[in-house]
Amino acid sequence: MDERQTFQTDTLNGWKRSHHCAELGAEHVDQEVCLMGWVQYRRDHGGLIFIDLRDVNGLTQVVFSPEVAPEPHSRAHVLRTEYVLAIKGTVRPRPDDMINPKMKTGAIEIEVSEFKLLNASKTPPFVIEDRAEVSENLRLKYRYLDLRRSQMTRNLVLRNRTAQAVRRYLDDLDFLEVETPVLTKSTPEGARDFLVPSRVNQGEFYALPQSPQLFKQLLMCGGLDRYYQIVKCFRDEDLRADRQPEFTQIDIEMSFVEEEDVMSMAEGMVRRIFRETLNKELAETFPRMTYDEAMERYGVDKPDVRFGLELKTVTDIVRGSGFRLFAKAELVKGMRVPGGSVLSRKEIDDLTDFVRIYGAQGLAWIKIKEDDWQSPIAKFLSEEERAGLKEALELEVGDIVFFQAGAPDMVNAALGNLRLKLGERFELIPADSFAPLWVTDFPLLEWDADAKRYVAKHHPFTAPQTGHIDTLGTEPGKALARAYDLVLNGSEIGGGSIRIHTPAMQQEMFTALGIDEEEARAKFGFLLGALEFGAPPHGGIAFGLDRLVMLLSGARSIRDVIAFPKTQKATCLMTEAPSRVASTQLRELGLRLRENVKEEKNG
RNA sequence: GGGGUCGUAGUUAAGCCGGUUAUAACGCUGGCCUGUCACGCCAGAGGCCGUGGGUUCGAGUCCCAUCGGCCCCGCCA
Repeated sequence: MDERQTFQTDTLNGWKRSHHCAELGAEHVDQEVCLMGWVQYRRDHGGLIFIDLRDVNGLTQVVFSPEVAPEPHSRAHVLRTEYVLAIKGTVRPRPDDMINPKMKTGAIEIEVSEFKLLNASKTPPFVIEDRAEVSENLRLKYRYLDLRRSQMTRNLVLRNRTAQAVRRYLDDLDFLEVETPVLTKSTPEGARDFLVPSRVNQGEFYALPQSPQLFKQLLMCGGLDRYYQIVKCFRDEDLRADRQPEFTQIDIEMSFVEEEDVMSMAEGMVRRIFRETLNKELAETFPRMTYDEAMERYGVDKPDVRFGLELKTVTDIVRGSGFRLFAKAELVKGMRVPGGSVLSRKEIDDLTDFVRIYGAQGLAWIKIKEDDWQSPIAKFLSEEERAGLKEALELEVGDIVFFQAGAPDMVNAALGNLRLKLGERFELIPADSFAPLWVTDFPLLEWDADAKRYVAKHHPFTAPQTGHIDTLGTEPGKALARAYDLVLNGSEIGGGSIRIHTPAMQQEMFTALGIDEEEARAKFGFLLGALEFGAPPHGGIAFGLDRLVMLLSGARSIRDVIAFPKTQKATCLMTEAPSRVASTQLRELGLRLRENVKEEKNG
């Protein structure tokens, strides 16, 4: 054990903090203050000792002087990084030539008259500084130290401000915050559930909610009119930089509304969040784009509209081309990159490797040069095709144009992601800009190739657009949903819909999904029952709080806006969860692990 | 389930084509220092090179496996 930890420490014993560290300034000069916090830096000159004291909101320099207070000064030599102090002293102005302009409190310092050592600290495994580059596994293992860094503290403060802005906004509009169950029923549509075994009902399981979707609809059936909840949701799927197995949703539902009502409410909420967190004003109404248009122009359903590089379909132009790959492809799209002919062969090779991730076989390209087109495929293109491409893609000298041909999903994924990559490469994305966008008119259903059936794109309670229920039987892929997503800078931050509120339409929907009445009753009987007793028309939306705060803070990872996040393998490095449990616990639940079953058989 | 990448003092990294005692910076410990502010100066300690196999006279370095962090594909209604 660290010898330093055996130091005598003090209790507060009546001392009260008078200020936070970073709030002191010239206006406090000559005041007696009491600060409490951690030793950020110590500069022990043998004579004077300077300590930068840190608390949740910043730093203040405190000075131990042998003349002013000999006893505290002699005790202060033992102070080290991250020791916890309470100090009493007087705010003094610093001499003009000793003002530190880099520090918020650089014009003053505290002349210490007495101090208490509240706790010692081992040498921390990494320096508590924003500029420290520490591996993430170490940060996560010692998360309580990582959170002391001001960047992490700022992120959590921003998260709180966001949540408070949401609460104020929705409260002003008479929304009611209602808690919904965390132990609930597994609904095997959609994401994989986290399951919780029931001790009282052995062999049966609760599921943790993927979202409170059904409960918020039932609250509308319960006549509560307007509901919201800032709520944890759980999905047992693989993680990403912007995905955690447990995440927080701003969940909202309203009765007697249509799309416009929900969307304008949501716009107001996002505007208020931006005003109260970043002091930024967003437009009164957000631009809108249909799903089809987003896929056509950007290749994705969550386009980043802060920059151009749009995609163009050129299938018809190259239909009879000598380039067979183009001629026979179901879809051919091109993306013009103005000035892109500066890309080197090496860079283009790297981009080719990049699009292979999305299933592309290769990457066709043409550099538009002064005299000719430079391209591996130019020789296959007729004069007519060249003219057609030049006109359609508005090609100019100095451009490069990339093509992708094949199945629409692949073409859009490859070019859509290439677009984002090139947007960064050519620095086309303006810093500090926020471009919200509604994406509307989503397909109601999508084909699930594995299950060989149509599944709900959103969820099976999303209402079809007027008239589109009729085509469900004949052309299921064509029906549109009354659904809308809110996209911000290429991230989906919210999504919602108007729900089905009559039993007849809900039944039609289940039929289209291949769910028979018996199955529907077993899985969603409680919702169907509620619809039968006069459910009001209703709809809502849910926002991903973590992603929203990520965008507001500029964090590169969702983990940086969550106090105690999981690693990519869904473990917590600090608590070492998940972990094995005692066999008695398993027995109480009526569970046996497969490995134990094997042992029992063998032994 | 798959692809990529990283793992070397407490930390962050360097370590060439396999070859003597594995470097550096910061941190840490001790000493000196009354105006520093990422203080400075002097001295010192600190290593199972993720782990396990293999190739070799010899492995931090090459090969295989495995564990862990990160990024991505699939997946995420």
